[in-house]
Amino acid sequence: MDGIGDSESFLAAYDPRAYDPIAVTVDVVALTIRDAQLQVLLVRRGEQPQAGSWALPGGFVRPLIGPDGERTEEDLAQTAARELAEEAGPQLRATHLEQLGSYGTPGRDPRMRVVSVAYLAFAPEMPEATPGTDAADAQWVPVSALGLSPTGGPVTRSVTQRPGTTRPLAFDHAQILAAGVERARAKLEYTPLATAFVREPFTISDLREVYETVWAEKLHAGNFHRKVLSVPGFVESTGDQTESGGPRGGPRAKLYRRGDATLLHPALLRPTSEEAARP
Amino acid sequence: MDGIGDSESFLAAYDPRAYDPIAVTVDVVALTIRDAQLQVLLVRRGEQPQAGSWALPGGFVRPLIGPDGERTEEDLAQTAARELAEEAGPQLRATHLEQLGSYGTPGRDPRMRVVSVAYLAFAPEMPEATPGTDAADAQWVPVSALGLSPTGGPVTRSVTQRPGTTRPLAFDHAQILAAGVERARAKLEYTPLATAFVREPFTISDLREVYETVWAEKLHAGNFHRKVLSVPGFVESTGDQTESGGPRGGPRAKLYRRGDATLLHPALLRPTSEEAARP
DNA sequence: TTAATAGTGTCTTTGAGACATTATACT
DNA sequence: AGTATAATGTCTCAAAGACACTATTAA
Repeated sequence: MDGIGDSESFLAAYDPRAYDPIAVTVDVVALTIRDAQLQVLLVRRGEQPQAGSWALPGGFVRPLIGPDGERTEEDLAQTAARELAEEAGPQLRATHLEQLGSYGTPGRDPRMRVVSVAYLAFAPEMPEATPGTDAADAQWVPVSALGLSPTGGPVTRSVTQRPGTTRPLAFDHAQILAAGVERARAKLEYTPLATAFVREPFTISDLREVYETVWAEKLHAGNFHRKVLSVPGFVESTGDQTESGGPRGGPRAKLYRRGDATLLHPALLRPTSEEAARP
Repeated sequence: MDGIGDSESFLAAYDPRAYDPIAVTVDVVALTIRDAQLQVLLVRRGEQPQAGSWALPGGFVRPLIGPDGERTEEDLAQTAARELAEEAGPQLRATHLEQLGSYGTPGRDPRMRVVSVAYLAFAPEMPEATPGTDAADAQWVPVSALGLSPTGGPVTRSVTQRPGTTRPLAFDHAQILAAGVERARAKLEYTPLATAFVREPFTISDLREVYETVWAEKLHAGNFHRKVLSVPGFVESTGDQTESGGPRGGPRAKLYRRGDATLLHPALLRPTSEEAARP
């Protein structure tokens, strides 16, 4: 239950400040597709512990002190959105934000008990994070460069930050990132969220590139095309087409915007999803 | 990111006890099937606020003080398992426990900022919660009796606790419960978790009753039977069969145990899952 | 002219679902 | 006997995937 326990004595004895406090943070796994790669927004830690390591953007949940000194409190999702805007620059407008999970294993932060509520954000392709702002230390990094183990367990490889300088992700952020990537892969199957990675209007090929990049699988262009158009409400034609053909030739493509479906029926299943089902 | 922010000044200024503390609780949505109904374990709140209301079992996350006075800390999932054992009695052995989500909207608890990490548990049919123990105030309640709105929003109907006494769920627990039920329904489609609601060995009909109860849909017995056996690793034959036929006749059924699959391929989709896809 | 791409057509196989059928066991 | 259930068989339709093909555009 929330709040107080079952016994009156506990209520009487309970003083929130008498216990070791538990800190609550919000961390964000922000994914985008840049250079035909799935990339995640990371920030450089300037402070101990793990100074110099890359970490997920995020921060403590605490009351905000306004200019008038008045205090307001944010929803957890609002906190996630604000952290993202602060650390990636205001030009990042995530098209999707959902809760990923919470991480509270004792010892995951060496200073105190910290429970992190992780959020997952999808954004269309972004220009480089702008140095000179709050986001000076933020950078998009290809997920493949992080060498995640499938389980998100201990990371053996690491980020190449500058020539000769590599470090693994701070805390248990590799595990959180792995969970975010897997969630993204699964959600492309059953939801129209692939459209959150592209700007409108988009072509069916744009959408296929999203699937191929996130799933790390080549898809059959013809079958994919017919499949997307056959799912009710996935995409909606604008009536227009691209100004020109592709960079290496080909006809001009029809343009689409997001449809009104919230789930894909039938779903677009991953080609290899079968192998993962058995031990 | 976890822990301290980007600026040195913040580190210097930060004293965890200087801020209004945030409490972290763990709440459990424990589901089972009793009397051919989906039921949830609820406890009666003895204290204010919301004294007398039904609530999800749960409690604060805080260090445990052992008999020697030494302190140990639990993982969030361990906390959930312990709360469940304390409030439902030790004979409840949940066969599945997973994190459901976290709820931290300001004001959801009138006393202070509380972030609740909700867990979802599945258990096979249990005897009535044992009065006279810690679980004296715990009770299995049919989910259908709680009149959940589809979104988990404000509840209009309420629990009939004793003749003439009805109350809605405390705090935002109706919303958490609704999320748990929807998660359970979805998970039956893609995972073998229906087996977590039955004891081994079980018959295909036992499994079908689980699906019919959780989904609140009648399924075609013949097609269901063939389908379950066609999914690799869903169930595994024991070679035995039931001692006798059903209560109203029929042949004796073959017995099965859980298979080794972690995902169902192909999935067992809900008959009506299509309608929910469009607004 | 060559190559690459958008979009469509066709065929095969798999699976879902409706329905029928047989055998078994309870009343 | 009559009825309910377990388990299997058959048929139809939808959908996935492999492959072919045409039309269009860039280099």
